[in-house]
Amino acid sequence: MAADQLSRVFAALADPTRRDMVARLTLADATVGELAEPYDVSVQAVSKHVRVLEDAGLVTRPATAGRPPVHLEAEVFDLMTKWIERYRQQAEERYRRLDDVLAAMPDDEPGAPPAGPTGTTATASTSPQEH
Amino acid sequence: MAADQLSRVFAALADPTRRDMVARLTLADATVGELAEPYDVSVQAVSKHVRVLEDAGLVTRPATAGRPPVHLEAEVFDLMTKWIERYRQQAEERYRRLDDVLAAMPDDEPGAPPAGPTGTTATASTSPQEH
DNA sequence: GCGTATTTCAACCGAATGGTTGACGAGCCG
DNA sequence: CGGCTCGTCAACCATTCGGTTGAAATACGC
Repeated sequence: MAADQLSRVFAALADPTRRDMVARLTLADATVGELAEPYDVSVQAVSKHVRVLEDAGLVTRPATAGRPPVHLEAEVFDLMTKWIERYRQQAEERYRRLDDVLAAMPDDEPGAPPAGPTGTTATASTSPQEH
Repeated sequence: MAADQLSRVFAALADPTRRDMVARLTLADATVGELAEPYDVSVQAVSKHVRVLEDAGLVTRPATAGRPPVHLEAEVFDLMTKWIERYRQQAEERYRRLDDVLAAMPDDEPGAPPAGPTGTTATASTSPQEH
């Protein structure tokens, strides 16, 4: 699990139980025991889930004095939102362009002109480099 | 992998390679071969990745006539965006309320008043029910 | 129709997940 | 101090995941 944080965040939220925990944590901090209550799994399992959320940076444990409560860190959501928005916009932009192309193309081009013959399609920017 | 779509989408994007593929697909449709090019893994592995993206509904394969190109379905992004936004707003709302509480609380409360004695904290709405 | 390129199917492998049970450490209360 | 509750650590188990190789399909050019 040496993945980048974005991967960890997505992975953490890929589990319905974990997603539900996050949902509940938006309402209030909670102890591990409280978090475990609704699910019929062992407390240890929940502890592991919390650990996963923590590794993803979605959650912190102030651990100040008494019962260390689990606390949501909402900022991390922005990581995902940024990624998603970026590519969604790019996709929409592309569809717009594609519409233009289709509009500019009267009607001809018999059967299969899409994607061009070879090596024209993608492969464009060789390094879409994540970040 | 009988998980709900939201889980599948998150899981699909938890892999950097898959995320990169999605990023490239926002630029143009591509064949499996084209998609495979930049990575030094077998084409079969990429085929599997595409399958995962497809199961998540992030991608379709028109498969009409010629080379079946892989096509991005951007609408699915909304699924995630909705989930994220919903809980982010809830979290922000909560912080706002919490600030109010802190503001209303002069200074007293000696050492450890947080989380209340018992069963007061979370457990509130018993069913945060996902969707 | 044949050959070739592209893609998928199938079996297998190592590592990671999500879960279990059992034991141990840390804080409270009486 | 003794006990209780809470949480984590540890070992173990079944399943899934991402990758490999090899073989079969599928679709195109000629």
